[in-house]
Amino acid sequence: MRVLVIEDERRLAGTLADIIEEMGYGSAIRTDGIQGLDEAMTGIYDAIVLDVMLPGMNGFEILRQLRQAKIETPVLMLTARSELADRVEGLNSGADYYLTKPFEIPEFQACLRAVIRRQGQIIPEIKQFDDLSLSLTDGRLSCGSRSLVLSSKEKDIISLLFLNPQVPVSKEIIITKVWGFDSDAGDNNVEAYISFLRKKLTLLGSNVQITAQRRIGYRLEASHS
Amino acid sequence: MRVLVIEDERRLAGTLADIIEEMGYGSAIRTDGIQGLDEAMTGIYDAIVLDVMLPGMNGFEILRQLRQAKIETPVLMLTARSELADRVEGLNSGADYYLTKPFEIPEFQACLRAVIRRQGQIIPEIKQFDDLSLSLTDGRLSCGSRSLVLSSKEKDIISLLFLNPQVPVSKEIIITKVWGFDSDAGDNNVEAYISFLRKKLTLLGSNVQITAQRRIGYRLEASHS
DNA sequence: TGAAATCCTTAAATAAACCTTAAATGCCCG
DNA sequence: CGGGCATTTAAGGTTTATTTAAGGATTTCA
Repeated sequence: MRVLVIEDERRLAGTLADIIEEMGYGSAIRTDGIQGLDEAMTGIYDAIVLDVMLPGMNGFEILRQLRQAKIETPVLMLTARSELADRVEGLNSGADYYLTKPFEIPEFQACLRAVIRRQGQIIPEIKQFDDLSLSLTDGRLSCGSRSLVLSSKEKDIISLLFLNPQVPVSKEIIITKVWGFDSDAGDNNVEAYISFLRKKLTLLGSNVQITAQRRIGYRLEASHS
Repeated sequence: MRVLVIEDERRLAGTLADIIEEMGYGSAIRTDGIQGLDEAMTGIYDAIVLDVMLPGMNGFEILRQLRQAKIETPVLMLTARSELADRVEGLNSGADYYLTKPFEIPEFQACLRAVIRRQGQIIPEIKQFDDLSLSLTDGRLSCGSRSLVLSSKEKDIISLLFLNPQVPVSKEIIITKVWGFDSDAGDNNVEAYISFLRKKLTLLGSNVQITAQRRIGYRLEASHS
């Protein structure tokens, strides 16, 4: 899943790329209209974030040429101007969403998701903490280039810890959330899984470890910076 | 092309219906949440214009239930509130566009067009992954010069896997999408077909294999490289 | 300091999910 | 009707996840 950002303000472009990668997609940046169009024409992207005001060629023109070349990659347009005419022109020339600057990060994320979702593709949901990332859709735990697949219970448990990494989660909560309200799982079940998870964390060589707080619960901790 | 308007302010609903008909589409109106959901559930519409504040059931809830029932009709949400949290919630619960009242008619038209445009789009007839390609029209699976014909169920299943090559697809989803919502097909049916497909993949000598992720689902994987 | 409580780890046993194959059933078409 | 194909059902085998159990390590606190 790759997203192309065409935006000449480098700081904003970088921020957007970061957000995109955080969401679990790949990203590429072009800061110039002509180059942006070239890159977009490859058709290898799953979405394009496109600024209207650009050096070389403006966003509307890029969009028109793309659509004319039958490249149907979904496009999320950005603009500083909030004029009605702009919004209408953007949408009518083939954009999928129109977002006015300044916008908040969650809104950008939501729009991008909406635009990508229409492709029929499932959006991988990814949680991060320090050098670890967990993909909830396939239960894959990664650290740097290494990664491995968790069993379903392992995934359920560690995703509880990811939820609020600084706050310890009690065994009782883990049992009710993972095994269910009226299961007959005991504390030792949790302990066993925590042990499995710790083994996998060291296998990945991660900075993160699971620490126990007696009588309180477990939490994630990034070993001293 | 038929558009459903779910909006309790009758004057606005009427205006919207007029605009929609002017654009050359058919329209229907529901002014109540429950009835709106009922009507939307028929799945016969090509787009839905959905107000957030409704008697009976609010727009977010309607949207969630629709998506849960696998009704993928594009939805354009309307709201008087312009709160960020609302917009984000709307988009993340499956809306395709979010428009804040009051809006101008041309903008509404442009949004509706953008939302509908995707719908009529031709789904690519040929899907590819690594050295494999699948032709949906004749159900032919090819790898290099070799190729063979799949049965209709085999084709349905593998095309689901092609859609999201990186993400595992659960048996539950496979059953509802291939056998239908209320079929009595069981997990073993899926397993049997996966087995058939695997046999054909090795017959083709493909690089691609179908891997199972316990309790999660199946996905395509290009073996090494 | 020492006993109790809590936590950790590992191996083995059990249960669940998945795989494969063969045979049974249904369906279309000559 | 009967052959050929797609689909479903059934059964047993394989693999993997999960649970259980037992003993060791650590902390708490009297």
